[in-house]
Amino acid sequence: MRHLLIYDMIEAVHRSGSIRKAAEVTHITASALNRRIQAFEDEFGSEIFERLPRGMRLNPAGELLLHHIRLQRQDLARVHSQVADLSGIRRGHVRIACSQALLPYFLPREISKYRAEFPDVTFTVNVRDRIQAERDLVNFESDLALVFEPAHMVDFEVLHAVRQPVMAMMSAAHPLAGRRSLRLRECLEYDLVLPASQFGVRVLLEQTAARLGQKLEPVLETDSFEMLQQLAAHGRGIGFQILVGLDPLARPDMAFVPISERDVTGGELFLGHLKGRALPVAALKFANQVATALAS
Amino acid sequence: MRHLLIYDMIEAVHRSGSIRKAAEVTHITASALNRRIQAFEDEFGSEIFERLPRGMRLNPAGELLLHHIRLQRQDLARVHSQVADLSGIRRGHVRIACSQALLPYFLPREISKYRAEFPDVTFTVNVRDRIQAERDLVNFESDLALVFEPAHMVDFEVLHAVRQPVMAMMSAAHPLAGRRSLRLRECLEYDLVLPASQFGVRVLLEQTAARLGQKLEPVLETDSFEMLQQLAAHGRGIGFQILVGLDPLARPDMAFVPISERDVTGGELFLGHLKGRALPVAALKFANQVATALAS
DNA sequence: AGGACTGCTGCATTTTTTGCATCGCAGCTG
DNA sequence: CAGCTGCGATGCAAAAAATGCAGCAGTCCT
Repeated sequence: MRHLLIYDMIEAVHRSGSIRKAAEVTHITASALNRRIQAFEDEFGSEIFERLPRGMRLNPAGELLLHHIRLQRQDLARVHSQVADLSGIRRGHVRIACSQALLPYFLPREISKYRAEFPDVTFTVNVRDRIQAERDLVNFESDLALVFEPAHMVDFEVLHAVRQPVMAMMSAAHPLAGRRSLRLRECLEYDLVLPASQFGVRVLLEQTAARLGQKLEPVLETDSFEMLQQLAAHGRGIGFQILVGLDPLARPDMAFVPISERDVTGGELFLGHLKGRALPVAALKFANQVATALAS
Repeated sequence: MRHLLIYDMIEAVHRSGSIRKAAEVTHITASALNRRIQAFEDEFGSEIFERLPRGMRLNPAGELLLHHIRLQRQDLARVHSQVADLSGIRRGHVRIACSQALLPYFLPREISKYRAEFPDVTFTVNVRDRIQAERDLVNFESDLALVFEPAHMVDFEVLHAVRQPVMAMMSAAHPLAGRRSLRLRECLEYDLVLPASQFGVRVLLEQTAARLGQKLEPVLETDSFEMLQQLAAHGRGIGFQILVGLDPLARPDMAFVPISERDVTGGELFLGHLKGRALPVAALKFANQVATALAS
């Protein structure tokens, strides 16, 4: 879109911090870029950059404009996707911010299923904790968020929510392996392998422990669920993960036992997008598919 | 905004129905305009107009694009107004679609009050029935709607709602003039002067009459409340209007008596805007002022 | 059949944008 | 304090893009 090039230039200057650096990215001379910025500010009616001795920085007006630019670009993408849909073609790109639990099994499965039907749709998946996921949405850097226990904020519109039991995971040889359900206090007698504190599961477990007047003292704390699972599988410890992040069939060497609902309350997985935003067709359809999958 | 000129051109062609006519409006040659449209379709990736022997018409893709254009333009206006606000200036333009009842007293008063504080804000007020008002919002032709009994639709976001009694109005010498409240059936014994059927008051009265097993047989039906009021003042008939459309002090020659709540149910005045739309600062502040005024 | 529309296009002209070289300014460095 | 570096701004000529003019082919209506 030639007529929107000026927006790219503004963003480039914003990101690069100076016209001269942005000029390289934009494949244009610094002087030409400079004059386009000036011309834009002229007709926009106010400056959008502060001129500092070391470069350019967006002023408050520029920040407002930047948000408009992103909104506008995203809406144009939606139009494009809808137009493509008119001709029966579905192409496009879906950007998802999601909790790590969705990565090993759930999301790959859903994406494959979707792409089997619409091979021209591409995906970006970013691991985000619940705070970051929502920030991504606000900055138009993701279309969808799929997070466990989002920090409920005003700009998040929930498309689907589903309760997720917290599962204890352990070696198949573990003393507790045969149980159908566990209380948290039973787990506390074994080594604990816990996700790092920014994860929803950890937050829930901490809350429960606090209610029991206990303190969780993990032998290992990690932000990698992969490591968590491996440690639980091969050591004598107990790890935790929500249901959707597990696939018992894939790990016959392990046992997965739900923590009693009486212990861990809350615990929902949320699918949503930015409030008031119209999603591109591809993202919308994918969201519907995910919602259906979550419901079953 | 020079870089958005192409959008103006597209809209001009859409409205004019042909390139040659649009060329006059755009102050450009038909050939130049033609080539700009073609260039745009080229980079947009698909045609947006159907070429008919008698001119151009938007195709479905064009309709989608047009909506984006309007959204985009409106959001840019919001940014502009917010930027102006940053410098302490409040300027801008507020477009209101409202029921006729608001015209004689309420809106002029509110607009004057607002402009006393912010003289650089201008207004457009369009009389619209409840259907048209909402269509205006969808087409981004109004920022706010203030209507009696809107035909509730999905795209309408209510900012404020307030119950409005239906008032019977009559000459001060009328037999019913001294009453504190009236039942509708009492009114039916006199000449009825009714607003036309697209108005909310009329709809409510018809519903009530139907419930009573009666039929309203007006001696006069008009879409002008001015005429309604004059007829009620000088004849022996009874007219109807909602409370906000009246000012007893301005008409000492008339009497205004509320119809009993038991007769006329519903009857709310709604202030709202298009769902999911971010209003310009001026419109937002004005909406707040109106909401406050309605609440008192 | 002819007139009045339509959108489209080749070519010369005008307007706009770009690149280059250069200026002045501010901060950093030794 | 001098010297260096990186910054944005600007004058001027060259390159690129947009425009206007004139004319084409097609459709519709009388």
